[in-house]
Amino acid sequence: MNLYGTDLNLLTVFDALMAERHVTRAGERLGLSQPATSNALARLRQLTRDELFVRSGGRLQPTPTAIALAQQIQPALQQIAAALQREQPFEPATSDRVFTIGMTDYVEFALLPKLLERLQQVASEVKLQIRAGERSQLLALLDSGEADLICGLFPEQIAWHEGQRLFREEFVCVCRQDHPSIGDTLSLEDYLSVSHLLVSIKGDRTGPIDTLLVGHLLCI
DNA sequence: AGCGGTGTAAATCATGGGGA
DNA sequence: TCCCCATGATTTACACCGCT
Repeated sequence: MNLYGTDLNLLTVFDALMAERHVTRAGERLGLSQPATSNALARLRQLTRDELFVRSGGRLQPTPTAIALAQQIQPALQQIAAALQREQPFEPATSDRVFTIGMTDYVEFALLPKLLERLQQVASEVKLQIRAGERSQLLALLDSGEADLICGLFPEQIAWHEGQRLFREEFVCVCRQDHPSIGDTLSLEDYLSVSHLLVSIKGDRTGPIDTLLVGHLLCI
């Protein structure tokens, strides 16, 4: 395919439409009017020979083709943005940028005090805006551009996100000394042999620990 | 090289149609 | 009825070409 005759700005429109699922708001994000965005969508449809977005439940829903395209286009746009930003390197000591970080409440507790201490040392003018939420909400914040980065437990890799392990965590079991089912040490068998109370944020028994225990739990 | 005419693409404005 | 998307008319920006 010859890219010379292709308007690559359409890719940013596509990216905004994927994030907003709304022509007007996608246009606002890009500084375009709603008709201009609608027109760009029409050209995207012509270019890809696919509807890309169909109206459903009052919102635009991406077609399978659009979802597949997004997985390739979004990392490409991130690479282009990173390449262009090299001209203006980030200087922590002088920057007064406001970073928006999405965190789960646990990560907030575990990470934020150390992060603030470190920022005070190397980037005292940088400000943080913390957005709390559970996993899917944080991913949506990242996709929509409302968060610069998110911190939490994300077991599966998503094609257009870059990830980095910050730390490993261990869980500790505490029980009374005379617990009838457990001796001096706690084996996996001991742990699984007792009844469990499941705390599931979404109420659907999801999450890595919930999944591991789903065959052994006692729901209340 | 600079200027002006022309065509095309994309923008805005105004408005209509569909769905909740 | 209101909101949202699509579309037609018009305007604007830009590339291309020919002329001086």
